[in-house]
Amino acid sequence: MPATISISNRLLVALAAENLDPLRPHFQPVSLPHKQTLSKPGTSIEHVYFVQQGMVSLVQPLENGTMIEVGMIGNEGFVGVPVLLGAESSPLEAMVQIPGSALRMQASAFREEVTRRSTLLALLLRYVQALHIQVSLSAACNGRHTLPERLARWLLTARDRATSDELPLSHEFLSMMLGVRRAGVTVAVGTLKTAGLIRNSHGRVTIIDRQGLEAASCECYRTVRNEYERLLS
Amino acid sequence: MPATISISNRLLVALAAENLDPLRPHFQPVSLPHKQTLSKPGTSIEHVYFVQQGMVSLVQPLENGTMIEVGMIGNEGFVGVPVLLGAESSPLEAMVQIPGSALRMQASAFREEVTRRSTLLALLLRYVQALHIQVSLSAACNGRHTLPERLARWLLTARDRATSDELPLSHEFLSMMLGVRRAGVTVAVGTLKTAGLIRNSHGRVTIIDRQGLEAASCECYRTVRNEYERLLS
DNA sequence: GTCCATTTGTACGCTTATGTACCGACCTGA
DNA sequence: TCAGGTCGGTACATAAGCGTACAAATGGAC
Repeated sequence: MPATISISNRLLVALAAENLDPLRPHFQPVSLPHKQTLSKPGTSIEHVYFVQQGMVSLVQPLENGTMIEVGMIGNEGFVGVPVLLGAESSPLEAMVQIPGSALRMQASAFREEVTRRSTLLALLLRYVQALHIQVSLSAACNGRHTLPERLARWLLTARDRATSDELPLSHEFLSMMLGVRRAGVTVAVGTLKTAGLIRNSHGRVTIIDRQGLEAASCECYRTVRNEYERLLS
Repeated sequence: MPATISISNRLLVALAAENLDPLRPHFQPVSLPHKQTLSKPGTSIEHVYFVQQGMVSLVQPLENGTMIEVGMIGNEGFVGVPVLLGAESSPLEAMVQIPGSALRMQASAFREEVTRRSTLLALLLRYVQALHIQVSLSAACNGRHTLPERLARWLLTARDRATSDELPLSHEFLSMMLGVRRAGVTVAVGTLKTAGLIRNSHGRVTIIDRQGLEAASCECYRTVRNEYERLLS
């Protein structure tokens, strides 16, 4: 481990040195390979992850074997909200969608540090509020908006967390996130492609008109983004 | 105000006297009339409400003038999670669905008490986790389950909070909660009625076969209920 | 008892998305 | 260079839910 780890997680960046430095000894840099599961439904959560690069999806597995995404976490947040809130486990699964890296911390150490430092606690709780709004909007969005709108929203949200216009995603994976058929994604991708907003090849979607994509997306993208800005800046 | 207010909110009941008594002076008993709004999107939240009886819906208003429910709060919880998490406001609206009563507290006093008492904080955070799971499952449910399943889930969840098998609800209101057409609700109610699970007349739905309704509902009802039990008992 | 607003039942054509299936395109590694 | 797996495009019949409209039933106010 280097003497000082470079920090790109925005929660940690927001901390003054006096609040950040005591945490440093607990951090273990880890890479986040594609499709890795960071926490499994119903099992005890061992670590929290402050995402540095890449993107992690919160997904809900369903009894019929399908799954659907309910939230997204990038370098603006951390994986392990249940630990902060006092739960040992959660029915949700955290799965790496876009490969990257994170700073990992033992759940027990995390719990201890947080209860000791109220500034840290306050910051993390504001993040929980932002995530809560994101999940709430997902509920609304899944109920009321069309697939192309939701796809546009998803791509924009992912882009903000991936910090790249090129996203390594197959239609198959997108269909799991959006909770629809793979063939349905192909059609929706087709409409955005025809509109000149994105390009795609095998396992890769590229955003070429961010503005246009925002217009094609439902209001949910903007609402959630504004809420993150409001709460975490 | 009576010398001691009788407490039926389950969060407050779970507190030992030493943690509850300091809160008592802050409580103002209020009634929750049907359709009252407890907090409006985007406006500063003045009070938190520990629900004693009745049920409050968290709804997301959308740009097209419709709305959809993302969460439900009864005597197992409180209205005002954003205050606990450090936000002044939220895009969600809290609206009384089933009339009842609550203990109201100034947001500022609430914030102060909570930061001072870690037992109280820990309890309320576990509730936030349970609510978070409920909202997450709503997102999944809205994306993947059929209307009769979702209606059954909704009725069961409402029943648990109303503590009565007779719910004062019109199809119109149910359609707002479920984010579907009023006529769609009528059809879905019809299928549950034909199956002998519920009865309904003007502005009233009565559950007559709770077990059967649970079988007709999707897994989401059970998942969420189990999570509440796990976290709050 | 009568009136009237609210609530409920039902119908119609239409849109969105489903489930399944098949084939071609692309990419990697031997 | 070729083989084999993954990924993407398309098709077809079907189902779920929509938007709209209209009429019947209900029940509280007078």
